Amino acid sequence: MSERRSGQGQPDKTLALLWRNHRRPAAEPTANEPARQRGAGRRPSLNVDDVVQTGIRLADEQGLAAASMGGLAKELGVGTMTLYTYVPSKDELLDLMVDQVLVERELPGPGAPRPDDWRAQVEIYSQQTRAMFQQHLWLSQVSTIRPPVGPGMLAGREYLLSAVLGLGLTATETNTAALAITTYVDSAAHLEAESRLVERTTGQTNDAWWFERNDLWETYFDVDRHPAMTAIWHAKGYDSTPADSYRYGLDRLLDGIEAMKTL
Amino acid sequence: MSERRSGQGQPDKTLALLWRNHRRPAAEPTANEPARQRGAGRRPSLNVDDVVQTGIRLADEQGLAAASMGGLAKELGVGTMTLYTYVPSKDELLDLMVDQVLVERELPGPGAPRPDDWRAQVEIYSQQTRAMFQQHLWLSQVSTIRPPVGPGMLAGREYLLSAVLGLGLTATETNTAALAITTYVDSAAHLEAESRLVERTTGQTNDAWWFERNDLWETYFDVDRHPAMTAIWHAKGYDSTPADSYRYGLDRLLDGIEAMKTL
DNA sequence: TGAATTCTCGTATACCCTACGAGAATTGTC
DNA sequence: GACAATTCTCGTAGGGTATACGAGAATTCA
Repeated sequence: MSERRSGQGQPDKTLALLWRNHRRPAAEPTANEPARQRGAGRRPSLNVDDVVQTGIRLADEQGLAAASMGGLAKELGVGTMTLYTYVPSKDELLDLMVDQVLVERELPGPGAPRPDDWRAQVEIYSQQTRAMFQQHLWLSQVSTIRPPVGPGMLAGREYLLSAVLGLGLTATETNTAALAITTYVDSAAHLEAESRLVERTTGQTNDAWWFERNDLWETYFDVDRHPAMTAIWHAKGYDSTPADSYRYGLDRLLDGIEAMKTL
Repeated sequence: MSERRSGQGQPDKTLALLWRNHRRPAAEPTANEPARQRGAGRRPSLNVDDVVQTGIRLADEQGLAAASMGGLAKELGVGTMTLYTYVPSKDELLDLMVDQVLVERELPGPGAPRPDDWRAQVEIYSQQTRAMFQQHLWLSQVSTIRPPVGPGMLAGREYLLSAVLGLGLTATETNTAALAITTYVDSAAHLEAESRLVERTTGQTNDAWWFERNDLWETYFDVDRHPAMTAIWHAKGYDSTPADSYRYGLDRLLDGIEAMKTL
């Protein structure tokens, strides 16, 4: 791990890049596109979107490692250092890639039609988020502890907050509940993607991996030290899938939140 | 990220290493320690525990990157390649480091005294897990999608299962609920550690990071496209800490699980 | 004493990101 | 038409990573 996110130099520049395609009414020209059509200087052969989209495509198809600055440049037919004309660093490029796939996640915006039931609204968030991770498995390799504060991330926060607002809790509790839900959903989607990514890159299913470790039970597992596991095993409690567990946990979390409404 | 866990060559050998200090009654000698005292050949200058403990110490003190094979060898006063006598690869060493800190997490074993209340038992798991991540921030940089199947990991699973068993749900539901709880707790502990790690390595607090991005609100944020965020903001709903949110979410999840008991 | 065994570790390979600075392309001005 | 100003292009170099290979050193037993 290359100690990602060690601090982007100029936040203002990063913000301008993230919001390059979302100008507010009556705003100045953004950083994408030629911008100032006039002016001296060599014409650029690419634009920021080219670099970001190619990065996403390479990472989707061949893994995040393929989206190295060198690999990306080769794919685009330019020298490696040329990319630094469009993007300040690899870290910022990753931010742009992440926010782009967040933008493409289809969540109803304010005013757009949506289910009445707040749980059904949360369900949309859950499904879209998991689908996004499945389509871009490399998301599970990118830290978003300091997320790209771009249009995609804000749209996600906005949607989930608006869903939980329907419950009529206090403002603080609404925010807190929304954070708890994103923690659960995003983390589970993250784990699902990571799991599939490992299966793909190793060429070995999780079942096969566990089978290879059969010796664990025969040689090392001590029944006396693990009575609960043994009990669950004998009661055939180990046949549920990760998806079942995810569903169950999310439903129980929403149950618990909903129960606060009446108090 | 160096595409970790691309598959360890020999699962049997890995298991022997993980369980090197936990022999079952009447088992053969393990892989640690000189083992067969007699026999020809040069005497080893280290043992597996030396390597693992030094790896943990270095990662704790100077970050996971400092626990490279080269850095570790220098710390131990040997050549880099010498380490490969004790550990098959960097990946396996990471497995050993992870399981070691899992072993050191203090959870009551079977038969040991523990609270009567199942929620209090879960609380112990939560606190110990978070403390473990805080003490070994590098855990947040290591994928455990294919966990080290050693004594530490099994002890954790055993404890949480035993706590949930006290609720009297079906075997399948007990297992499912325990998985949901670990997903939530482990993920949140992971995120907490990652957050602190980023603060440490960048030398910048999260508050300072957000402050640097103040332009977001002034220049790019569009109130019309984010009515829910705006409403929460005006109602002063943004003053809760991540710890509050974690607490709230865990309590609601346990509420929801407990409510299944009576149905 | 010599064979067998085991541990030690230098070298070499193939990646990664990016600072630096020289060169190429384009426009506007005189 | 020449030249300055500007902007994009990109080769080189440096410091980092894990580990395959194989020669050499140390130790014990016959």
